[in-house]
Amino acid sequence: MDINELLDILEKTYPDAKCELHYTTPFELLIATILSAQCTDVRVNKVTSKLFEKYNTPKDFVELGEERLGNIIKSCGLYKSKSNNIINTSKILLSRYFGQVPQTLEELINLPGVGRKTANVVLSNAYGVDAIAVDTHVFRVSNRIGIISSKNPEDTEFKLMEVIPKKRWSKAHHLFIFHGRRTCKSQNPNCIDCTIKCYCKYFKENRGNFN
DNA sequence: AACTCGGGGCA
DNA sequence: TGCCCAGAGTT
Repeated sequence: MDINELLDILEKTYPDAKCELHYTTPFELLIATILSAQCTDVRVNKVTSKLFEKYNTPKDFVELGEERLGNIIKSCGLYKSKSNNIINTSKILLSRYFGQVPQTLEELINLPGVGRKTANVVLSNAYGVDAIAVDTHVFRVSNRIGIISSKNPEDTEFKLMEVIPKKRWSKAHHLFIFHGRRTCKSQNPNCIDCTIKCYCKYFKENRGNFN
């Protein structure tokens, strides 16, 4: 399979594929990405557009405090633990990083509430680092196409970096997410209208079910 | 690798 | 009600 050909087709299919989280600084992207876990980006944007009107820095968030932050973001799921993590992360950014968001994967994933996925989103979108963030969509789409056969998101990340040219890592992440949300859905994927089905192992194996 | 956590929205 | 959503942390 030619991965570049596949990505070319996805770029034509989803010309607007990009990060849809609302932010203007690395710190804001970090907060928005932490909030986006198990929560739709539409709902996250609703919360952050209000939140970032008044609060933009780690200092602002520490002063805001866990309790009030929890109230503000309660319209987005998981607010208790997320609020706690966001305040603790803000404190660490203040005490260890002069209020800045670090630019290495290792430093980022040591922040509370930040895993590989969130760290890679921040690195690739805010700092222009070549990285692939593996979320549920990227994981599912990669498995269905047949690029990977692992159950481990970290293995998936390394395999994708091996197969996809470095310059396209970040773009591939967004293309797979758009494809996963709009077409290659976890339930009832729309294989008939899929523009890359000729490359897809899942489609080949289930071809009989689509006629 | 396999849980658990967590809340709003929609069927 | 039951299931899903641009995961992380713990066991």
